[in-house]
Amino acid sequence: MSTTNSLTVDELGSAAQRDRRKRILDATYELASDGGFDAVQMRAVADQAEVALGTLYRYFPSKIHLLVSALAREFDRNEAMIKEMGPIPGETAAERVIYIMKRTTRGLQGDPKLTEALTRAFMFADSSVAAEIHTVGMSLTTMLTHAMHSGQPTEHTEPTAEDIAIARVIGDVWLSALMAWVTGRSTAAETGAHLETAVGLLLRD
Amino acid sequence: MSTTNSLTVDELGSAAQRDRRKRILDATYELASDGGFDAVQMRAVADQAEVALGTLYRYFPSKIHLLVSALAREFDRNEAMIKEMGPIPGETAAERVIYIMKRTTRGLQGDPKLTEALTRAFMFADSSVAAEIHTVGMSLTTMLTHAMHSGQPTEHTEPTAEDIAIARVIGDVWLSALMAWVTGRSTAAETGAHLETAVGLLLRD
DNA sequence: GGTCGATCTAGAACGTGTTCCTATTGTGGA
DNA sequence: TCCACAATAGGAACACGTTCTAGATCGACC
Repeated sequence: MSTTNSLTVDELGSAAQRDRRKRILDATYELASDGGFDAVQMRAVADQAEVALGTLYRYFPSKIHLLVSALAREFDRNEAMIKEMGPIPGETAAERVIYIMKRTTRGLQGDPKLTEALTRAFMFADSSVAAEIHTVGMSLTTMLTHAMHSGQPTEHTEPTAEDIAIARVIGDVWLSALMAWVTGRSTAAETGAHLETAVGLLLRD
Repeated sequence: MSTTNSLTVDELGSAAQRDRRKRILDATYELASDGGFDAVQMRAVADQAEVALGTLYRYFPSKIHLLVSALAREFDRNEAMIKEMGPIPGETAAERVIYIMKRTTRGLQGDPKLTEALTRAFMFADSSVAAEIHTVGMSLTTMLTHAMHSGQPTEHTEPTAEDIAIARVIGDVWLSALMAWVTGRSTAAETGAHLETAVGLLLRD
């Protein structure tokens, strides 16, 4: 397709190529998890993935693309895990949304360096990363609207426009809160509290 | 004070130093306005401000500090302008807040490159820039709570905890929206609409 | 006016993201 | 099997943020 985007799994013909892609993302993940954004150095990623630097750039046109793609993969996995989990606990939409957000946040906060790297990349991305960003955004919105309706009679209807608007606002707040946490401007507890307040303000049924 | 922060105006003894600081911020502003984040190159800033590179780094310990300081100066000016303006038009708090946000947003969108540079820097900042970031955050929160109460009987009382929580959420949404716009992931119209929706959801009196 | 420490200038040097080039390897079609 | 050609390896080269060094200049105090 486009030459400016990261190569997705489906665009890769051979098994060897899919394996290279996986090795690259694994290396990214590990380096990020170890030392955060700064430790994800393109030469180091290439080395660890046993791939030449040029090849790395063929698969992911920039460090940002690389990290955002890694983030997208994590979100996919998270989404799959939640789907497996069955109905989400909580009486009200607010409770269910908070449950999901806290769960996801806790997961991220358990690996601060990784989170720092991924969030940083996400925030720094420009329009050339739009495709990858869109993947992540959809993932998040889906997760939230799903939580709003989980276990309800409305479970299998399309989310309303208002649902989506609310999900987007929550996503915004979450990102800002994550950002503040990642950059050491607020604590994990503050992040959780702020998020909870925001959800409370938005979902008062 | 601390050696890791930008030098503030008050910390600068001589008029020559205050003038250097001003020249640096002016150069930053102009380069950013012209070519955005990438065009604000430290060597270029130093050149244009007629200051040595080392001096530039003495005044602002990094490109991010520099840009966030420039942003803080813009916010100060914006705040002063709004203070001069008298009561803010609008019947409800939501209307007044939207008025202020749109005004500010329009101002920023009138200079896209500058906005891109400043927003980028803000998003990429880490804890070493906490002081500068805090200045900006306070500025924004003050502006919003002021708008909520402007022209009301409550005008001169302290904002409530809920006011501040709401202001923070709006700030978050605004930042995310700005970010999306800056990075070409959404249009100016979408930004405005999204912001309006969020304020509507948060301030339904 | 003279001295001393802080500040400033000029520019070299270094690290890391990114680009580019050449030789080598793998692969699908004749 | 062999050939054309795309993909990869290996590594040099470049750009820009940042650091460092050596000398010039400024300003406060004797």
